[in-house]
Amino acid sequence: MDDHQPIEEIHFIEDIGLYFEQMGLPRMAGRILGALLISDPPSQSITDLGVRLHASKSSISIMARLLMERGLIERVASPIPRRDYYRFKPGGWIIYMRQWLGLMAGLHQITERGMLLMADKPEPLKLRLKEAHDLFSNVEQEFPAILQKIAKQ
Amino acid sequence: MDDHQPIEEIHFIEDIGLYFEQMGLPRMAGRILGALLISDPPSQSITDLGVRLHASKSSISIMARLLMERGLIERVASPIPRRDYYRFKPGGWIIYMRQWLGLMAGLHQITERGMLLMADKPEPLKLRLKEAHDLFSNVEQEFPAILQKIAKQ
DNA sequence: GCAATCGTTTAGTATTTACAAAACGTTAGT
DNA sequence: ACTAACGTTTTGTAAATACTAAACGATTGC
Repeated sequence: MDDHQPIEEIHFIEDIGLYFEQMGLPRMAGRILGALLISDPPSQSITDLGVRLHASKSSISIMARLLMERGLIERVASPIPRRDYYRFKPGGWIIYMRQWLGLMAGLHQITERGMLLMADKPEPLKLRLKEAHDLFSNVEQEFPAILQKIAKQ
Repeated sequence: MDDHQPIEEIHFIEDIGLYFEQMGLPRMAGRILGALLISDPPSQSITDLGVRLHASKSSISIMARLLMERGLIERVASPIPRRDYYRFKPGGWIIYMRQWLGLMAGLHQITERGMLLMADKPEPLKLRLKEAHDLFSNVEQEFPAILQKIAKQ
């Protein structure tokens, strides 16, 4: 049962897991990402990750798919046949942030509908929605460029 | 049991609830926020909200506290004594986004620790962490000003 | 002083969720 | 063809979570 992993690496992996939980994502997904950030061959198979994280293949498989959907990892052509290798995806964090901001920007639509509902009401009552609406319009317009810039910096 | 709420308002409220779920937050919290975005007196008591949302006072109470922690709503001096009134907080969305980006920026620290772990490894292996580290440094430095600007626009 | 009305807190429940174990299909090596 | 090694999918389970109902403390009006 001894797999002589440095304690610091275990902590690093677990901390990213905890971070993921705070962001509303499964801890195991965070652990996988953590492992893929410091793994010595950057590409690791499902089985590799299962061993390293003491987790079942099934949960690794499912969480790896989730990470792919979020754009944080990717499959790579496997050196050994019949094995799927995953690695951290360059630019992954940017993709993830873009998705989140896209969600935010989606509120733009909803607040627009809200403003229609309030059309007949006196002006002060409309203020709340107008504030939200204008903000998300700005987010929608400005952030793509900002992320672009941040990514290249 | 007839409380004659326009169907569009019910939809609006529920849609924000669904949005909250996508963002990893309880649906009821989203419903409360939705209600406070279109309520005719902008300020509503726990009981008011419970009636309007057909929800128990306890969950309203708990979720209202959560929304306050996120900076999205606030308590206001109650016109009627012994009643807590809540309303949408001006600038609330900005505060919420700031919190989220703060969480992101926190990864700056973790990746720094990760880089220490990888100190002895060959350069290509360090690339992943360096990318993340640099990105979050940028986020940490740039975003406060950007949010400031977006808010005032 | 007593009943009524708040909001909070606690206790309880039902749903969801994260995970593991097992079954499965596929491919490669023998 | 048979076995072994993958990853995926399905099924089962334990834990977390969102919610309700009930108990509670505080305050007001009668």
